[in-house]
Amino acid sequence: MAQSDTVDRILDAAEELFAERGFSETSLRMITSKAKVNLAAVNYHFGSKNALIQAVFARFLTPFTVTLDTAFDDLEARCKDVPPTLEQTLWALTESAVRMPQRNEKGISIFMRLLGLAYTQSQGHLRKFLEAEYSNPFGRFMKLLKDATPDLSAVDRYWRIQFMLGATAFTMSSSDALREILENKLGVETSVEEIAARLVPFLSAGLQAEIVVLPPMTDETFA
Amino acid sequence: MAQSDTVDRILDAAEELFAERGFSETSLRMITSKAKVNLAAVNYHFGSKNALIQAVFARFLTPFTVTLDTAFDDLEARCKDVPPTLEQTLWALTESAVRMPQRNEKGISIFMRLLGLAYTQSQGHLRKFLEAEYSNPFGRFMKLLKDATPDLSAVDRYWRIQFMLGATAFTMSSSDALREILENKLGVETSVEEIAARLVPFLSAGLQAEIVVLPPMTDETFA
DNA sequence: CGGTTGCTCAAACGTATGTTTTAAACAGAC
DNA sequence: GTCTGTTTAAAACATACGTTTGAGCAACCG
Repeated sequence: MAQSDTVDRILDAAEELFAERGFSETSLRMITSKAKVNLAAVNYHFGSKNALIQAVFARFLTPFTVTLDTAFDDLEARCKDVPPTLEQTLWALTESAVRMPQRNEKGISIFMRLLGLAYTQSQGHLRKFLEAEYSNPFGRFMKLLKDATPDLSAVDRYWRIQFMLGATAFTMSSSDALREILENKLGVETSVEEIAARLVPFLSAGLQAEIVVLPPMTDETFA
Repeated sequence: MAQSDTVDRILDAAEELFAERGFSETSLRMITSKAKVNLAAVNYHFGSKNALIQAVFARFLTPFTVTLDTAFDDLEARCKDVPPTLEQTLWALTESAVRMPQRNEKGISIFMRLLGLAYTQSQGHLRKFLEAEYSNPFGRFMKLLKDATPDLSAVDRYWRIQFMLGATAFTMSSSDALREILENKLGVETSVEEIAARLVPFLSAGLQAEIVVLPPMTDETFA
């Protein structure tokens, strides 16, 4: 190995193992043995395990946010005055994720799973890192969502966005396993693109559901 | 302390710590020192850490499934011939969760968080345990969902149920953090009951969204 | 050529973990 | 009173972890 493809091999192995098992459950020794590099290489190149986790995220998140930013530019250019619709915004996001150059066939699945983990596993350092580095494109997405759902209150919108993120991250993070189950059970093959195509209408309908009047949790609620 | 409230003190402490930090991130020493019992007591009473995790789940899941089963009985009794609607089914589930007798004020939050963790943190032993012990009530819920959405194809329903589970598990597994963010940002306090009340209409609308005609993923899709 | 630099390697370090063991106390039941 | 099941205490166990060290190696530069 001429020069350090060691760094990339570590990142590849770490990415895959983190996605499979989570952060705490993945040891540096697993990573380095999968990457076929020396154990000390991680601390030499990245400084610490936490820094490696952040590097894994930076490697796919930075190009993604660039793609996403131009997708939003295109979208806003097409919709001169009126704000983009909810469906258009969601499709722009989905397209950017699906069309990302992938390192391997599992690319999009790993991508989503890691995003889910970042939310779920409460790694303080990761949350701070992501907030510091990527708050801008995320904020732009939120702004578009806000303009596309003017009838929602801020609180309603906040929660529905969480529901949306949850459905997406969860489904995509285990989409390989889910696809397999479906194939065995119903004999149907499904691509990630098709899952996305089913997901967008679901999310769109959920986001635009009729607003409930709180508090609804009385005995009559269940009658 | 006359006889073994040691077991309950261990379960209480473990439940709370697991919900706060996850399974791998919680050590037996944290649990025993919080419970103010001896370290060896865990292995004496439960045999292993994994067995303790399963015991924590069994303690709240068993009464919950009993409650849920009677809730489904009531529901089907009220709807003599016609199958219960989607909203009714979802509310029956939500009601059973919210109305569960709680050990303390954090009860329902911990309950949800643990369920989310069970899905998210891929603890092999836990998944097997839950499948072996609680597959029946889950199957009944699926049957009700199927009867409530007769217009959906099996494939569409399959994916939309995944989306639904994802939104729920994901939101609930980090609901404390999400609640905090919302409180800091908008100065609004939200109870778990209110989250559930917002979630049900979202899921219901998503499940009943118009069915898309595949394949929609052409360049024109994004135009 | 000598010296510096970037990198790899095996080995060790210190710490934390789950688990086990020993002993001694304590309770209630027969 | 004795026995049985609990509980505590303290210590040790073996293992795994993230991190550090120092020697070695190759390439590059003056």
